[in-house]
Amino acid sequence: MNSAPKRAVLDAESRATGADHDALRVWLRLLATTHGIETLVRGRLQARFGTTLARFDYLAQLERVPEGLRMRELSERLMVTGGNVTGLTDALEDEGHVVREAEPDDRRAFRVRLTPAGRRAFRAMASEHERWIVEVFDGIARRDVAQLRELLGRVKQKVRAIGGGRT
Amino acid sequence: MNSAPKRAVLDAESRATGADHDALRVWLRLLATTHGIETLVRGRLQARFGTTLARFDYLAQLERVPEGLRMRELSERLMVTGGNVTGLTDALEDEGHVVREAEPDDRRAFRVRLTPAGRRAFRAMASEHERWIVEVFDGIARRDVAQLRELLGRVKQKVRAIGGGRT
DNA sequence: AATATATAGTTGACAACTGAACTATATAGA
DNA sequence: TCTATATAGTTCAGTTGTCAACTATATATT
Repeated sequence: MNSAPKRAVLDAESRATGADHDALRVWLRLLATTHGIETLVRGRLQARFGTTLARFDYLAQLERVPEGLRMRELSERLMVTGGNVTGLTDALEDEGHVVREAEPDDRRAFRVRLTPAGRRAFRAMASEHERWIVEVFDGIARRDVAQLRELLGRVKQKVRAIGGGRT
Repeated sequence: MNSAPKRAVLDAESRATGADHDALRVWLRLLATTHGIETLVRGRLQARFGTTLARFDYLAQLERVPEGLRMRELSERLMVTGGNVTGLTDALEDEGHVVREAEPDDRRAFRVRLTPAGRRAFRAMASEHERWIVEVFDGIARRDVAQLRELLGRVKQKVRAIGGGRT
């Protein structure tokens, strides 16, 4: 009848039991946090601009580099495989947001560049996107944000050292 | 000739320019860090056990709950959509790791439960998995790990408050 | 030059996800 | 009871992503 304590919704992260190791707990929280932000951003990107997170990230990389980037570089920066970049590039090229240009010195390679339309589209999205992210870290003191960044930096370094087994 | 400074590899995160807002920078680092750990774990899970991260996470949720879970609950805990859970459940059921059992009180629902084989398989993976995660946070002081967890907790809360717009 | 090996990108098969539409069953109200 | 609405799962189409095999071009060795 009454009861229904509701909102006792437990997500993946908050369920770690006391027995779990500390490392496991941070990791789960790290995952949950990242996932939450990604979901938020993905939803808004779709709702406001009808686009996807992957494409937004792709354009964001290109926007910083007027000369364009090679597929390989995009793959590294976006932290995805080459095959994936091929697909995204095809899609964005169809949409008229980027172009593949021949690379004179290396006939195997392309230089991908933002079109004016692509740049316009990206800029429109970027400012809103930044506001969303700022909103997420809003209530948190600058010092704490810096601290968070520093701690994450250490973890990232470690991960790189461990599995960064090149290739 | 010589030069080849090498290793000047820049990833998505380290490329945030000074002009970028603090929030954007933490967010990029958060993303890069999570992505790095995921890649590490996914690779090892595949290499050592021929399984995937998604399936491992799924089993991990079930393992904590001997009575089993409803599809809906799995979907919430895994932070994925129902459609996805249907697919994963089909796959894991085929592999003999889980079973769908009828729910007496509600004929729309199932209770998914780990099979003995599923439990065995999971436990074998879990202990290794935990070692990998512990390794990642290894050089970091307990206090700092706790601090990281606390900071992430705040961010997570905020995200939930913002976009947690239910449903 | 001839051969070996590395690198840039593409392809294809497949896993993981989302979102929306759909089926079936529950539940609340008139 | 009849009807409206909510909830549990499934299905389907489409995007993102991986991995391994493959083509083409570069580069290094002998």
